[in-house]
Amino acid sequence: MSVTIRDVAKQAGVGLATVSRVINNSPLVSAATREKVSRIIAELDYHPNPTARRLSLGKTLTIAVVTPFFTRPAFVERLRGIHTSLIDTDYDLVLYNVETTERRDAYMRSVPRRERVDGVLIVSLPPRNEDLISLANCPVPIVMIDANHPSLTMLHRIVINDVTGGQCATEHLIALGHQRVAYLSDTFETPFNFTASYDRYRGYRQALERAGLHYRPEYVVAGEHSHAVARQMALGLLRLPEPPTAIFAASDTQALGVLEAAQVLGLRVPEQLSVIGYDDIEVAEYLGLTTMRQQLFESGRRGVALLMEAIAGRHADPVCEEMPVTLVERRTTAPPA
Amino acid sequence: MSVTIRDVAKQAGVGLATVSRVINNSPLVSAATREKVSRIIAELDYHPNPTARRLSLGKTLTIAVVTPFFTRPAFVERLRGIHTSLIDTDYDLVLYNVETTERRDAYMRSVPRRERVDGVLIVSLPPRNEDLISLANCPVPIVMIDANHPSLTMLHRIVINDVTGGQCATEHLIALGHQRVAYLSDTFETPFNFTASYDRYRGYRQALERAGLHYRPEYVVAGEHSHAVARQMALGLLRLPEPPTAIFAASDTQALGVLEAAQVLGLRVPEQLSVIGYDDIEVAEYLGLTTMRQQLFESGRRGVALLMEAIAGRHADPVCEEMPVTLVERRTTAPPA
DNA sequence: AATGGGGGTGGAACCGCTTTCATTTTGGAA
DNA sequence: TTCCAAAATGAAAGCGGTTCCACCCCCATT
Repeated sequence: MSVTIRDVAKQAGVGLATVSRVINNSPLVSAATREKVSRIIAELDYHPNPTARRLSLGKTLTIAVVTPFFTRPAFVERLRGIHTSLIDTDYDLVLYNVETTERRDAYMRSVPRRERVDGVLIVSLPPRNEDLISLANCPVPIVMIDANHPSLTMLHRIVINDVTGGQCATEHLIALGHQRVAYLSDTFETPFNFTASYDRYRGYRQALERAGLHYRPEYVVAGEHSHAVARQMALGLLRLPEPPTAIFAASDTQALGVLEAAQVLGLRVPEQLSVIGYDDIEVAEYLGLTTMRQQLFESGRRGVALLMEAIAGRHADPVCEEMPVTLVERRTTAPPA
Repeated sequence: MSVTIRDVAKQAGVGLATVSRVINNSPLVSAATREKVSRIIAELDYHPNPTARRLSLGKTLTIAVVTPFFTRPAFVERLRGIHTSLIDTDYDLVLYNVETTERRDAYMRSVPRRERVDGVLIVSLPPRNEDLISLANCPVPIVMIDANHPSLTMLHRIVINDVTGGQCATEHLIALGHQRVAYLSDTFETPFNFTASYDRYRGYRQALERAGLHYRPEYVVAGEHSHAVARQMALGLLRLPEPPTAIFAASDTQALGVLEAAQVLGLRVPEQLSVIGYDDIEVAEYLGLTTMRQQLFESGRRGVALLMEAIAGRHADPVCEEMPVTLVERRTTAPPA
């Protein structure tokens, strides 16, 4: 059908091995031969068949990315980082979207197989404990990105320190002079075992403690991840006998709900209420929302770098890299009235 | 290294061919043999090597998706549709992100090759004219999703009729009683030759014409795709001696800019100004923005379906399928004061 | 009882590449 | 000029599947 290495060899009057050497830049070819073969390759518009190459090499030259797409910018940014790092390599990027726990479990078992891929990136998806052992013993290297979990120490991972992030956000508010700081997030228990909200909560607690501020249980609310629910929860907080003067929302989406609540109650932001979010999504800039920014793109890049190292056989022991989180100050936080 | 078909054959005391037949559900195996082989397969935890399979079959069992991710929800939705349709097939989804014209041109040449993939989905990316001919003559089936271009008639494609969409949006405003309707969009000329904005503009013109409304050039503005620029342009429109009573923004992002401009000028929406967007992105619902919704997820599904048909050899001639666009009425449009 | 046909089966070729290994060629030293 | 090590080369053996084809066996037909 299409032109093969045999055609090139015949046409150039050399053996298969020589053509293969030319393709793979082996030094064991004389300049003259190389030149001749290269010419024929160009003439015939020959492209080596990657499938045959993979089979012969015993490698798949393929990296799998397992992640819940969601409809969040964070996913795209991480994926961009991953893709960009893979451009200049031989590796293909094959994608596995997870939207149910069933699919997650199916992929956790079927994707990381020697015959399928050379490496796996699992993004924003903590595995079940049942899968942990098999993942840790898996012959193909695995790197987890953004899946911090106490029991993940046997896996390579790029973590985002949400505890520190939550602490930073809270400290920013405290530094502005706020004494009554509330925390609003999505539920701590989710089907996918996301720990971000809980970690940020822990950071919040730590910041309070360090500042010597009293922890008030009534200042911590959690509910479904949507601006509508966030608004209701924020209304609840702001109608307390002694309402908070600042609210730390565990995501920008929820911060939007808080802003909406403030508007409903006629509270001016930031004069009467400070609001800080988390993620730095696109509209955050538009709305002037102060927030915590993660290095999403960079986390993808680092993940690929680590995975490549693992594939190359470096790292006998699991490596854990931490990505920094930075405060982006905009117009929704200010000292209390 | 890992267990192969040969191991299974030996263990089961049958020939390779028989094991292969069992794997591929060939009817040419007796029930007894099938049962025995299946048991051994399970026992040895055998998984056929996809690479070897591909080489032998002469298929890559791989679909390429070439698309600019951007950081837009629209991308993720289309991709979700594509991925979902591929789950129950043998096909892998490999991803090619395009962020520069150089990459686009490189991918247009290197990706659609027999030895690489069985089919290609090109999403939201009109090819250059130079590439058109080679794409049309390409031995591997190609389906364009959301890349409407007059000269694309020789390629399979799923189109979103932006002319109709633009017309609908405009007609909605006219039906409400607006006589002075403006159109605000991103620039018609882009490095990637996107035609959406221009098509929507044409729809806008058509709607005006049908309603017998006078076209005013000063009511049409275009600039970079961002809410900030959109706000400036909207301010310009609203400060005209005879300002429009309704603005059709070519994207929700830009509609946000319009809303901001209205706020700056103290105009109440929708009482004093109607605004309609396009895309129905996530915040649109949050802000109650009236907008045009595309069937993004479904466009991905249809693209895969069409591609599979093309791979199967149906469709001697290029097929063009049109996806509907629907009006989502929310709280930013109303009859003029 | 001989014949024909069809279902079941296994051997072997093949997919297109890489790589080992044996062989030939080359270049420089003796 | 001879000789040897090093460089260059090609044949062939995989990689792990699929499938063609020849073969065997069994049963129904004549």
